[in-house]
Amino acid sequence: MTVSWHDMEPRVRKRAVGVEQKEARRNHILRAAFDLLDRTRYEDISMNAVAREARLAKGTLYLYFKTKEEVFLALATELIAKEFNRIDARLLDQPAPAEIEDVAGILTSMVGRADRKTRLLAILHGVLERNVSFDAGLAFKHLLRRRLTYTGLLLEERLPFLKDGEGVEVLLTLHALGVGFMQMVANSDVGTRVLDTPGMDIFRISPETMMGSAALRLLEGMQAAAARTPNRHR
Amino acid sequence: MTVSWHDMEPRVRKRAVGVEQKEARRNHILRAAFDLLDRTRYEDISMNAVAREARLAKGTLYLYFKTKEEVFLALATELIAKEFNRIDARLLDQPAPAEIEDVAGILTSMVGRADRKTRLLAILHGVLERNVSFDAGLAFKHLLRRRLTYTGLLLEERLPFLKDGEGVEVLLTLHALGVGFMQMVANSDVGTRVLDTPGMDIFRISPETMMGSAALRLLEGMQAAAARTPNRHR
Amino acid sequence: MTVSWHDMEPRVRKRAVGVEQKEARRNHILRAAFDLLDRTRYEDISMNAVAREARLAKGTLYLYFKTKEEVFLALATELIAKEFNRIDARLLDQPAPAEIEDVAGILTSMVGRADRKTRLLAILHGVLERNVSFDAGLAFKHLLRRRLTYTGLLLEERLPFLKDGEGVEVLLTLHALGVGFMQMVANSDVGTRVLDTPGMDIFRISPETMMGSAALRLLEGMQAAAARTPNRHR
Amino acid sequence: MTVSWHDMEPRVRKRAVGVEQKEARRNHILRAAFDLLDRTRYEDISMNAVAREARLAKGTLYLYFKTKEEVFLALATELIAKEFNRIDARLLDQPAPAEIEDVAGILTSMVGRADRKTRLLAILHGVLERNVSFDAGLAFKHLLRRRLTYTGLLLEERLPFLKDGEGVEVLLTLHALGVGFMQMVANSDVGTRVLDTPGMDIFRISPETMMGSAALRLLEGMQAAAARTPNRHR
DNA sequence: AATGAATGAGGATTCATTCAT
DNA sequence: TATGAATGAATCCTCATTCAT
Repeated sequence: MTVSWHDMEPRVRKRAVGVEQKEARRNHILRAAFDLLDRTRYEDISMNAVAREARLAKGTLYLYFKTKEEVFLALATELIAKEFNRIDARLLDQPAPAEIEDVAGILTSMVGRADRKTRLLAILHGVLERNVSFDAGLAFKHLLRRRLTYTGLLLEERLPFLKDGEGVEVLLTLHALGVGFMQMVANSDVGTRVLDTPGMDIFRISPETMMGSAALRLLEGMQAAAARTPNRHR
Repeated sequence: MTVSWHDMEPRVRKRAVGVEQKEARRNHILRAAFDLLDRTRYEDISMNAVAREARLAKGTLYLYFKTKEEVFLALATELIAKEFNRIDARLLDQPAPAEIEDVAGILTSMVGRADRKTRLLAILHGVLERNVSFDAGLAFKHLLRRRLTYTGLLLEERLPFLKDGEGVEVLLTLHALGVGFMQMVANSDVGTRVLDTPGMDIFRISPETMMGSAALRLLEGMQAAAARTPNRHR
Repeated sequence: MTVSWHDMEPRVRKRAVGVEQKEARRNHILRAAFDLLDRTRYEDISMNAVAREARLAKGTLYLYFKTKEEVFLALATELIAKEFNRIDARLLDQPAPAEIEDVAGILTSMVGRADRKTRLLAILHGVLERNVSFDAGLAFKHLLRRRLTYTGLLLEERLPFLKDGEGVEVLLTLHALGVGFMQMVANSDVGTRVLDTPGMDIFRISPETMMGSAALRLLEGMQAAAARTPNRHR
Repeated sequence: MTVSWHDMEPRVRKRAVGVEQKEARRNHILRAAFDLLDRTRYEDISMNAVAREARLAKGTLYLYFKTKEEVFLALATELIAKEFNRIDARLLDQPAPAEIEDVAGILTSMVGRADRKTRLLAILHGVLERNVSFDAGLAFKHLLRRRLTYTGLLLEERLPFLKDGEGVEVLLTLHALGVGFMQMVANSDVGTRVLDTPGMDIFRISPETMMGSAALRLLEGMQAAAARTPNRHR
């Protein structure tokens, strides 16, 4: 019988006293959930597994989160905030007007990676919306709206050919694109074996590449459309 | 104990005898699963529920499908085939350089609807790939590849600015887009109530509209790109 | 809807905390399984029934045992260990050489009882060997081998006419005999009623009596055989 | 996809008219069950499997047997009758005081084989006694009693040292022995792998050999006992 | 007599959540 | 605060038996 390094790890047993330590423990749990998402699909992640990963007792999780879904909603909240911070910073670095390719590159980096982050976003809508309190759901959507609106405006500043509201539209569209590509990536045993079959290359898509080119084309298309019917409000 | 109207309904007791009637019953089951998809999210659909919806006994389902997953794989297969038929027919109706708007409209109709059909496609990759036999998975992907390739070529004929392989790429991209938008549509109680909150209009997206405009812009972008670097093979 | 006395009983709600109490609870479960074996045949014992008998929730059983089979494997392990302890002690009490009748009596008490213990042994081989991990199966057989070998040697010391290895052979043979007799004992309603029919006395065997006489005759036979061809190694 | 020879076989579709043909079909079913017993353990044999093996519809089985258990009870009845016929014939061939070794050999051949026949006998008592009508159970036990009594007397004639009733006792004991040894033979995957582990040779018993020697020793023991306290009734 | 589609009770097992310690 | 034992509803699936054809 082998002993994995997990068994060697000391339990987190210290009590979290004070706001600061409790915040740290909360983040510790989120980090554990995040790491699991790397290796496991959402439906296969049990609270037991999260607890084990976090080296905490199952019950402890429920001291920090009301339900399993709220764990992942909180995780999504954090990730999205960070992501927007990153994108906003990079957009602010750009001149106005900016090169369309540069903006496309920045946006693509947002959801263009086939990683756990995108995996989480992919399941957010739909899966997360159950067993989540109205307040938690509302708070999340509010955050999302605020950030989307702000970044959308930033976008419209850097790409003047965008009409009012098209900044947000671009963001939503690229988000949808990222989520959609994620779903198409094989995760299962059978799926992988099928993709290894000759002729199936068509499905061995690189989400990054396709996202990148699609984002660029989309922006170019909007630019071309704008050239034909310019925004009257500007 | 309350008695729902379900308990009042007479069971389907007629026996499916002969290939034809068995085919019909099989379709009846698929239809039930399809209808449930309208009101329920995939993970929440139990075989029990499908049976109830179909007014059949649980065991009967297993006479027609080996596992729960194969039910939905079969459903997806049917829907996809029909969808491609529809699109192919409409594309064939188009002249050989066709109007970009017309093509965009046709393609949008494919995955642009926020209905159960798209919902199913959205979960196909990932969820369906487990508990499905290798053969069933392979057969499904083969069908998909065949249809994608063919329709992709059709597309390249109608839109000559598309380079080799870009037809399929467009289809995959729009599929991803449709799937992504679907995920963003609220399904749950909480989700709906949140969206009814003031200020949340931003999320009350109409997938159809957004898909339509995104598809058009995407194609226009590709056209513009092609104008700059024409396909050498043509 | 009727309410059985079961529903009246208070659930076991106390928590088993600490190694000692958990060991106790584990034994409590085994005891419940053991008791059920008295009234029910193995295949008819569901985990549900074990849980009810133990006044525990179904899920609790799975905290202590991975599968249904491991419950009964554990039970068998315990019983066999105890049984061998008892026999070994009594054999050690005997002089060497011992009276053949005394040894037969000791051995008969091992598997000669038509009780649940023997019933369990009767199903061990075959039924238990599925859904049991390789390690668990191996561990069990190792235990059995160790005890058999030791007790076999003890036997050869007490009965010097036994040749090398015949001690174990005697044990295996008597085990088989006990198991076989168990099978012949009626358990069911119909079986019992049939045996109550006139003329069926022949089948109203007393396993204890038959085992006792068979064991004695077997040993006597071996003694007689040894008298003809003595063990060269001694 | 490969096609096994089974698929090639023509279905048995002819209607069985008349007593004779119905008897033949009944035997056909029993034969199928018997063959399955060779490859599968009793609990894993479904009526579906029997029907498939017999190339009949499931429902047809129920025209000939009321329950699954009655199928195997009937099978046991046939096999036991044949077995007794064989033994009786061989015993009648023996001179009136016969050699003890010869008789032991004859009896051992009865249940000493690790084949499906013994496998069936091993499960008879206990498994078969449920879901069997009182009449069927009674009929079976009557048959058994009649044959046992007769063969027991035959035995007492050939081995004059046997006291009244000991013939039947010997038969029952050897039956128990055979059944018990059968149980000890590994059937499962895990069981087989465990037995292939070093040191487990002890369990790799050959039922035939052990039965043979045990039967002989038993009879010798009875002879020795008889020499000490002769049967007063003879 | 034969068929095989339909039934539905019943099985083992999982897991989010609760709560006594 | 933290723990993890206990819960029990829910899941997918099997299979002996029935019965319309």
